[in-house]
Amino acid sequence: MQNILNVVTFSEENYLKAIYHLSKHGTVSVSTNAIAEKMHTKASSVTDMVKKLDEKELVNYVKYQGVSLTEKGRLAATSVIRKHRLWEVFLVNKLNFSWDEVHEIAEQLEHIKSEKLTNELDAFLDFPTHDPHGDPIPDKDGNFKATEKVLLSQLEAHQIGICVGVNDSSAEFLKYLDKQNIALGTEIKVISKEAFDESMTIMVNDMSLSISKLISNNLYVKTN
Amino acid sequence: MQNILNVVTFSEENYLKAIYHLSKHGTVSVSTNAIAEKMHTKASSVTDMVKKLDEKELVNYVKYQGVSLTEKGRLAATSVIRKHRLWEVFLVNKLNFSWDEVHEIAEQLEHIKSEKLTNELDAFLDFPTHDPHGDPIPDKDGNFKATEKVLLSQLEAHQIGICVGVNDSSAEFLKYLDKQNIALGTEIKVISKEAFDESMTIMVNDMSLSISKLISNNLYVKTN
DNA sequence: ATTAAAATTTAGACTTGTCTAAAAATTAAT
DNA sequence: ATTAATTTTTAGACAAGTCTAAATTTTAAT
Repeated sequence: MQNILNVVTFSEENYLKAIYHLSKHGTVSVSTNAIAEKMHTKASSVTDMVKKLDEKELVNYVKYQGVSLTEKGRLAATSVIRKHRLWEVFLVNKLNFSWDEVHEIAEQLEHIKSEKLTNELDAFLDFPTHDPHGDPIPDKDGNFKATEKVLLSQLEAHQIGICVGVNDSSAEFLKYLDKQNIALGTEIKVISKEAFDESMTIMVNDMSLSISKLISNNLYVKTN
Repeated sequence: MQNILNVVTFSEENYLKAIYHLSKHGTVSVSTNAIAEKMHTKASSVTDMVKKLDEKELVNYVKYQGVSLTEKGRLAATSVIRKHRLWEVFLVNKLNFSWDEVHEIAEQLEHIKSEKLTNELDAFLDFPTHDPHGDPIPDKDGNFKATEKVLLSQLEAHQIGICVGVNDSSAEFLKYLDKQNIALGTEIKVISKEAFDESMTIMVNDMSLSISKLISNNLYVKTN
């Protein structure tokens, strides 16, 4: 019944989103297991769903060879991501949410179907280019300009970076950053790197701070 | 799995809402057929769902006798209605939607689960008491002050009323009202009533207008 | 007080999305 | 190049929500 109108279900949208993220913009092929792990489901469920998405021409699926998004699927995926990130901006900028509280709610809001709503929201928020975690917001055609960001862990001693995003956007990590006064736009100077455990000492807001590889690997910075 | 956390599904919420509306605030008992008609489903589907709601203690169901909401069910229903109406206000006041465009989208948004979101939205909108169609917005406990509104059809010749709500909020009816320049707050004076077909002539914005019983029966006014 | 009509429930089926366990295909290792 | 390990798919089952058709109960009418 829904298929007649070519409606994409919540579940289908979630699969498309996962495939998009795993295939780094939907180009390369993704394995069944990778999708299952990302979505916390079983590989057999993925196989079932992927067959359905293939029939709807949202993905190209070859048995045992993995899936990739079609153009139609890529657009459906970026539409969901666009909505997710716009709603996150709304929650933080208009409703006093902090960046660690918005993900779960945006997971629900991203499935609301109304093009007009999405576009009016976009305008209401003044056409933001990035969400509260520094991730870029796709336009209506699913395009966005890639930023030249690198992981903090890739900087060498004495280099300076501006925090522009996070890799891990779990509430735990975000709260840790809040505690250390690290936010988007914060300047971070690498003082030294320890070869032994790959930890590094950084300077943030005139405070010296020692961080593990796990931390530096989840923080994106822009150098210039 | 969902039931362990006592989660109410979209479908269950829609049934609770329908029962609430049919039983005029959830007190009186509602028939299976009435629910089926309201929800455009079959009576057998209603029976199935109503059994489930009874097990979850959201309604009291007696075979062949109809259902009524429990306090828990009434609260779940008014919570959904509260969210529906707050989102309608958001769409009209902040995103430039007109009152005939908001219902379908609010039908989706009303199921978003986050108490904080609802309350922050409420504050962001400056604690509105009525939605764009003049319907009252319940507070967190599901209460709202009843307004002393009457149907326009109940006014007599020479009486004056202020439009405070609509009974039918279909896009067609709302667009008709727009065309006649009738909005919430508009003053309407009854010039004459026709006994034959119960049509009436009214004065709106210094314009005389003849309206059928169907129209006057779907417009609420406040007299004072 | 029966009987006819209407409303309601039951029984069985279907779809969507998921799962487990077994089978098949692919990849890696010797 | 076989064998072993891993990945993927198939087969069959289940829960949620819906439907049709048949059975049951209630209500209304004589």
